[in-house]
Amino acid sequence: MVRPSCDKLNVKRGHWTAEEDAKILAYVSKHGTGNWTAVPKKAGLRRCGKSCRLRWTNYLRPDLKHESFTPQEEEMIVRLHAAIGSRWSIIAQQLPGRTDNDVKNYWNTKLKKKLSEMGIDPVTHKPFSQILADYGNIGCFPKPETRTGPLNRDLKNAFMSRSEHNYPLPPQGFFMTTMASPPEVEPTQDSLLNDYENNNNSMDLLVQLQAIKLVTESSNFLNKGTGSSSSSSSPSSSICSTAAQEKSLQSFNWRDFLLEDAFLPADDPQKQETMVEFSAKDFRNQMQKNVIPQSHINNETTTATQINNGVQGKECGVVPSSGFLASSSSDSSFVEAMLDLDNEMFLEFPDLLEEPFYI
DNA sequence: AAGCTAGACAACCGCGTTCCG
DNA sequence: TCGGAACGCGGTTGTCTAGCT
Repeated sequence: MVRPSCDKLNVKRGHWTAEEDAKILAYVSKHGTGNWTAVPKKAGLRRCGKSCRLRWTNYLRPDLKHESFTPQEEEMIVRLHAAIGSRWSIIAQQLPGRTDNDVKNYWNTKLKKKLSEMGIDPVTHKPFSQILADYGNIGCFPKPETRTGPLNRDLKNAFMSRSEHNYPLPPQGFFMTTMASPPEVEPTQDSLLNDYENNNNSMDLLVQLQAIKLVTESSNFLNKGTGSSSSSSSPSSSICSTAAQEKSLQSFNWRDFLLEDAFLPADDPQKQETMVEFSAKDFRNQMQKNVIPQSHINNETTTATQINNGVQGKECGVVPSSGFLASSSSDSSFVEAMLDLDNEMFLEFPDLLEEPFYI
């Protein structure tokens, strides 16, 4: 649609002055927000209405925080980005006082860089070494027509059941149960989103968003004709799992911040079924891990030491399923703690140090 | 002191979606 | 149902500032 852009309306651009801010604040306090196109005229500003709205939503809103991000917020951003990607507005909704622009900028300037320094691809949340390994396995894909389909069907069944029951969170055994009784109607992204509107629960939202992501990425992957339930390297990380990843679920592990990507055995149907069972459990666990309870966020006593203990398996069953608890009382940020864990990882898997990777 | 560079973040742009007459 | 206006979102660009040479 063609509409007059701001640059054709002889409007002022660039940074806002205190005087302009005062005009916006005065206008909003008197009339409230809404109909931003009328705001410049009514407030006596030579600005585009869109620009006024942005200034208000990103800077002037009274509920905004202007201090730097806390380790807990960093953790939340990383987890949510791993779960749903760059849906900044959704991520920002989980961080009171932060805007999507704040989160996006913080990700682009700080977190992305830090993850890269840790050897983790900020896009896929996988170690660079694994990406390269996956790259080498691409040639192993079977032909698309060999796909039997249970993986995708089971995933959809799980989504459907969640939608029917409107669970705040997938209950224990949820995915296993739903796989036993496949529904007849497949859910769509729309139905999932509509469901969210009826039950505005952030946990629920994340479950659904991950489901959407998984469905989207699975279908994209399959549509490209390169995927197979038996050996695909699907980006829908949580679908597939390995025994090692199952083990890692028992306590915090640096891997919690990676999107796992496993290869199902291509030649053994029995193994495939087993792997699909793992995938369902893994998916449920991933949901629980990727959504951080408020009590977790408020925890201000846990330190990086505890995290390390978790990695070493000393805290199995004690560390919450959501895993990492960053300290807000020390200077060490979440990412710094992750760097420590990264070092531990290399101690645990010295082979990784011997594998050069190129970016 | 001047010039350069990188980091941080505010602001803009274009496009998709929603609303409404 | 349709079309235009408004809104929302994610990606990108612009600007400012601190640090370095």
